[in-house]
Amino acid sequence: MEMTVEDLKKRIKDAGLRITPQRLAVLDAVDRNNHPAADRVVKEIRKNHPNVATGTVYKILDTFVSRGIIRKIETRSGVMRYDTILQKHLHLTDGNSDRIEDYFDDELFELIQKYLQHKKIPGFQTADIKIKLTGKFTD
Amino acid sequence: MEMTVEDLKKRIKDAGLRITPQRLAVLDAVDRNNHPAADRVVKEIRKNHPNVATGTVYKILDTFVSRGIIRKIETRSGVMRYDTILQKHLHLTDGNSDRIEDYFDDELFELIQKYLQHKKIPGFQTADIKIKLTGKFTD
DNA sequence: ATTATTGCAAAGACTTTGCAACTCC
DNA sequence: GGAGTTGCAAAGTCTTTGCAATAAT
Repeated sequence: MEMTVEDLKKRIKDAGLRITPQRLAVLDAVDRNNHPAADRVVKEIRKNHPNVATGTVYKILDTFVSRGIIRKIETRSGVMRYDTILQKHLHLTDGNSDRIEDYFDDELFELIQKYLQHKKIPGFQTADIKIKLTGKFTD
Repeated sequence: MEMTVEDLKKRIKDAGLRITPQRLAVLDAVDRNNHPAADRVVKEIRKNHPNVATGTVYKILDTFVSRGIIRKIETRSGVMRYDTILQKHLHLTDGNSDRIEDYFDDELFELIQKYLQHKKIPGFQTADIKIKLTGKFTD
């Protein structure tokens, strides 16, 4: 996180996309904020680019998701949240708030992966494991 | 699954709710259909109860979720799907369709539970583990 | 120059709300 | 009888769309 402008540009260019101020701003906003909703991204961006259209932000977020630069997070309310993709990680959520935190634990993913390799699921080929823990933040 | 009318009634009554034809129909529809969206539930119900209001179905689904009779499933599109709660299970989803299947595997949940008991997550107290596998259905 | 991207404003999909009328216990 | 539920229709929230104007390579 805290990517430099160069990092941001590289990430966008590597995905085969044109670099625009709007795209840089969106990627930066998703990176700097903790799992923001589209709404939040719009607000952040407007601080420096007052006339960015809402529709544009949605389009950019969609583009980024389909190119694999960022990830969509499904929520209980149905409002989408976004996440820059770094490494495999799981999400911690609190039923009483909309807080989402990342938790990194390669060992856990490996454990599950190994288990699934052993005990195959009939009629299904696993591509990705998504884990969400719900509970309480104690801090 | 395939609950009898008596089962349905019991489930609703045990949750401290009044038994109404609408509630019976909603619970039955969620039970009989494979992870239906609200929309689907409405259509199913209207076959026998033509004048059930959409709003009523949403209210009932909400009530059931908050009483723990059914569970809300978050999806990529943001459209909520519903599930009668039986035992711990995980969901299999295919990125190319909106199909959702249950997969039961107590061993897997125990494995993860044990792992998390061992390696506690700082600042977080886990209450529930949600696992979703994305991939391809091969049947 | 060419093609992708943006801004805008309107429409769309899904869900929630308020309240009078009605039902279940 | 009285609190809990329903139907209805309107409003709300979040997201998508179409297209002319604009900007990136």
